[in-house]
Amino acid sequence: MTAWPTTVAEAEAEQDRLRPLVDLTDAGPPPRTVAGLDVAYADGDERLVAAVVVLDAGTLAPVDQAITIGRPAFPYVPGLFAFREIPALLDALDRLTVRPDLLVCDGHGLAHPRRFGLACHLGVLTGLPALGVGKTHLTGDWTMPGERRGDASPITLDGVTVGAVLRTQDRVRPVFVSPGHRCSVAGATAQVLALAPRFRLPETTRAADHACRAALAERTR
DNA sequence: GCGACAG
DNA sequence: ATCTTGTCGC
Repeated sequence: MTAWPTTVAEAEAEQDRLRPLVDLTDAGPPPRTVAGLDVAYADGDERLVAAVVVLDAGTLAPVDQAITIGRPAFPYVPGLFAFREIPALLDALDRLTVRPDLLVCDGHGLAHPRRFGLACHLGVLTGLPALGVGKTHLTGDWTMPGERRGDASPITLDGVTVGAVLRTQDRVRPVFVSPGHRCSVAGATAQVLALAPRFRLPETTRAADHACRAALAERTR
């Protein structure tokens, strides 16, 4: 890989370069293990903790976990968010003792201004199936889905469906799901629903979030 | 020109 | 993302 981008122009060019490598076909067999990834910040923009937690796809029980401490690799710019956290996330992934079958990322995938959000980027760089779950909207047209768990409506860009607004629990705010790599919109949506049997956010992101905060608290004493 | 804008 | 109390509800 070339040097990590320093400017907005370089970062956007890198997204355009990697975008053609995205595969929107569902990976064959259902994932046996699923990884949740998240990052927590300390001291503003000084330090961060990245965590990856791997769960058994069937029982949702944790099977592996890894964290790393680092620094943001890029300023926060909407649309270029991935450049900020990817180096730390890749480092954490390298510390796992197992290869997860699916990466569940915090943020968007295809539902991105250049159709190459964090989930696509991480998926292409690792070669692993990946999807994105955003807590808020980034881009694209959408309408509020029904109020029941499982209700969903499409997110479109230029008339093309790039993701889904999914209600994971009755009467709770929906999440924004989009494919990252080696999965379809429908596949990603089904996966997220299965990973969120009880709360709004998938168990993977909840577990990763907890791991980040725990490591942050541990290191702040 | 005026908003919108993942974490 | 993070800064932050109490409060309502399962």
